[in-house]
Amino acid sequence: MFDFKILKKSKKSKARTGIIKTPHGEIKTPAFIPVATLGVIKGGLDFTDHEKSRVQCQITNTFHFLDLNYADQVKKAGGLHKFFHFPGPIFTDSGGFQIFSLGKGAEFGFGKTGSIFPGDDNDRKKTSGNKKLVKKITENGVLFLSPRDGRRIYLTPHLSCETQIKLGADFIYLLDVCGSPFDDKKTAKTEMDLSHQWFEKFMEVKIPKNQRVFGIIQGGIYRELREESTRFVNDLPVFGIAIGGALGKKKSDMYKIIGWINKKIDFSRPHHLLGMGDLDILENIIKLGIDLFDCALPTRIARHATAMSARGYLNIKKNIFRNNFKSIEKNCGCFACKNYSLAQINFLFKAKEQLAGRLLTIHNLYFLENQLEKIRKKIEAGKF
RNA sequence: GGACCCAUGGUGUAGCCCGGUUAACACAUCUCCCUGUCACGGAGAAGAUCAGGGGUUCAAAUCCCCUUGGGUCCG
Repeated sequence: MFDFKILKKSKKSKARTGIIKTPHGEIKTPAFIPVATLGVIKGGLDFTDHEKSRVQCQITNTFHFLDLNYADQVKKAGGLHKFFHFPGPIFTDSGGFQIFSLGKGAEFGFGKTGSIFPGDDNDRKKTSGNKKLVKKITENGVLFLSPRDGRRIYLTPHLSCETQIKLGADFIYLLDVCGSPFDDKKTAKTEMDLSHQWFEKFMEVKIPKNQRVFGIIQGGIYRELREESTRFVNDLPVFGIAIGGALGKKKSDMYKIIGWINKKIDFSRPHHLLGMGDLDILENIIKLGIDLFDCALPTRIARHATAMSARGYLNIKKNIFRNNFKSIEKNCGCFACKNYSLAQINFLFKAKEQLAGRLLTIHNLYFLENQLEKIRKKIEAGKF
């Protein structure tokens, strides 16, 4: 039912093309996994839009289903695929990222790569508005306060696993402790050790035959820790291996960290770079052997009026597009580009119509998949 | 013919009665940001000789007079 077949390996880099087979169809890799936190890709897309945006697969979040308390209903309905009319392969993240995003991320107001936030560590001030929603982390689990209603949510490795089984994704993820790029080595080691303990507890649960597990390498920005975690995850009986946690303060740090991992990681399994998906890193991460990557950015910036294009990012709300009756991207075959001009989408954003964000979401996903298809073809042709 | 009201960045307004720090706010504009989604959001910049002129005063968007433009009401 499940298989990862490598079709072509580059001689110039660690890039490869492959096919991941699942009970819900295949994924051509390298592939982008659109984020569908609550089961649907944000921006008002429905299942008829998946074809429009060439979506191959999607990733949903365990924490938010616990927060909403809807995992049982999804199970009764027959799982995420049926509940949300998504026929393709589905991934579910474990909830480990929320330890960062609702914890240190929310508290200090930065992302998992610090690069986006200029200045040194001392510049980091606690943001007043954001409350830390992660109360306690122990070897048994993590105590959250719900961002929705403030109630306590205690997430354990077993609960994460059991919830992911209820949701019924094809690929489920070990519960890890996602750290911050500003953790010192001691903190990063504690987080890594906790993650490893949690992994073992997670694996105690019997996983159904129609699901497979991805392990997650932790260790933050420290080479020694990354190497140790890579060895640990290599030894787990998991289908694929994800690279998680903090990835440095600059994109170059991230490439360096993946480089360390690559010296130890098992290359026969698919590699998933968690949470990164900017246009300018695509080629670099693929050359580092990344087969899967997911990111909130392409769909989020779409809702914030930014379109991905061969010219880079375009803010469609700007007045320069007011009288531009061409499509976003010249030869783009996406639903938005085939039916709407920049001027029309510009108007829809000005008018605050939700259709605007929907159109750009479809475009950005289509554009990304198109870029990936080009790269896959280059790898096949030995030109990458 | 008579009485009254209004005029403040691109737009809409606050401030005026009871003069006193860099004239405030919203939207629009521009820039930057968003990376295993608590987020269709966040940060910042630019932009006004307060209709024009005169007067009172140490000091006027603010008080007084005139002019111009717009509006309302009574004949």
